[in-house]
Amino acid sequence: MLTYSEENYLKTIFHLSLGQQQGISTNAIAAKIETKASSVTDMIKKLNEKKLIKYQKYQGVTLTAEGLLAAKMIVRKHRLWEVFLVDKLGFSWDEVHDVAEELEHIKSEKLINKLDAFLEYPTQDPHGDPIPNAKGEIKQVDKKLLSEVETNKIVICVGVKDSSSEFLQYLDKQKISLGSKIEITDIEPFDQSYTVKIDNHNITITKKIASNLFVKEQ
Amino acid sequence: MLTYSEENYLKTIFHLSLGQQQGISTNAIAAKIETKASSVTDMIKKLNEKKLIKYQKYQGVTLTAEGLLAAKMIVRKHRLWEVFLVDKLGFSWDEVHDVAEELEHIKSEKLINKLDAFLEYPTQDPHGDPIPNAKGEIKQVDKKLLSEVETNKIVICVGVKDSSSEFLQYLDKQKISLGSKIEITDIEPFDQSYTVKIDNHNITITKKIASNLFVKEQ
DNA sequence: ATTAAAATTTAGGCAAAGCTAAAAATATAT
DNA sequence: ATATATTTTTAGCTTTGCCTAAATTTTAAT
Ligand SMILES: [Mn+2]
Ligand SMILES: [Mn+2]
Ligand SMILES: [Mn+2]
Ligand SMILES: [Mn+2]
Repeated sequence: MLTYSEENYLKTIFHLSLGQQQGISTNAIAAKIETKASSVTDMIKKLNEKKLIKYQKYQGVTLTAEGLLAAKMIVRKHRLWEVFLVDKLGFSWDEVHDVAEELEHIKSEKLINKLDAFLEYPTQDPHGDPIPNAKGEIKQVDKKLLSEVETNKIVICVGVKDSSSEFLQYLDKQKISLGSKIEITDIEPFDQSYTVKIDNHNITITKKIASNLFVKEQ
Repeated sequence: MLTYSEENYLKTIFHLSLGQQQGISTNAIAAKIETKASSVTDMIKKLNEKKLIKYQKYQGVTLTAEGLLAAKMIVRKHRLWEVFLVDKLGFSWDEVHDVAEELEHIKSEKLINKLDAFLEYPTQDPHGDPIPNAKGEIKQVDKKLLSEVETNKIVICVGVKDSSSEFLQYLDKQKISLGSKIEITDIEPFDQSYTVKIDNHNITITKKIASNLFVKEQ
């Protein structure tokens, strides 16, 4: 049985491992989890002992098959709870993360599978992130950043890279949501600002915004 | 902010205090929480320090107003989650307690109030226990034990005193549920066994069963 | 009123998970 | 290649919540 803290470490290593070849560094984990490197070393030893990660002193860590599955199950729970909070309880997408951080640690496979059914097996969470199924399989949809899309091409917003409430609230204010139709009409060479058409209104956004919106081509 | 453990102690003291004048003893708490008396003494000191309970060495403890409200909020969460599990996720009434023991510690007032609304403000949990409202008010319905009812009086089952899964599964087997119409047709003097009519079938139950069913007179 | 039993508290310790400060290993720059 | 900087680990300490064993207080029995 994993502790609350062990689960958070596994989840963090999982997130840091996405699109990453090498092992994850002690400092990277410490930064993400907002703790000290020495605390990370302690926990790393414990997870290694439990064969959830592979660890060689000074070489960083990688998840074992068992650790990977455990991490995916936590992510699955986190994202399913986020869907529940938004779809059933009427939370907005910028309010759900912190509560889901707690709910993801509730230990009941039956609960999470019944919740999954109740929500009708969603494949994405409110931020467009994929929800692993009960076996841990993740259906990857191909998406790219808006900043990588050429001008005058109509794309659909399907996710956010940064899901901080600050960014999400900015998107609300600009009436950008998952499903919005987006077209870059112009990029200003001087400051790299983007003029974009969102559904039916035109606005200007910075490159930073464009680099945090996932879109798919139709 | 209360810890998981502090919350469990407050809840336990609350349950033990129902229909009780004196302070709650260290041993009573230890038994309920399945821990050692010395551990209880430790925690009691901490809760006393935080002014959640009143404590005099060797004299037992009582909840302060603040402690009482905190305890009621935990009970509220526990019971609302039980309703959710049964009504929305399709759990049976004997499966929900352990999961609710975890869910009751999720810290979000917004969550619990939205859940309350989603469930349409239930006043009883799946075991017939009252659910405190957001202010901590508990609507007491008057009920008595089946063992205290006279023969040939038709009553309605409204709750269970013992809500262990063993007892609940026994009730399922006997087709006794909340809302069942019950009439004691006879009590055997020799072994105090009860012949009862449940809705439309007649069965025999022991006095122990009759002493664990709450009923209301119509 | 003593004495025995039961309940409660104290003393001392342990494991988990964190911390700071110092030592050791690795990476980088000259 | 060597010196410096950065990263990582180790050592030792803290808090929380639990434990056992011993001491103390209260209660019950003679
Ligand atoms: Mn989240
Ligand atoms: Mn999310
Ligand atoms: Mn319960
Ligand atoms: Mn209940």
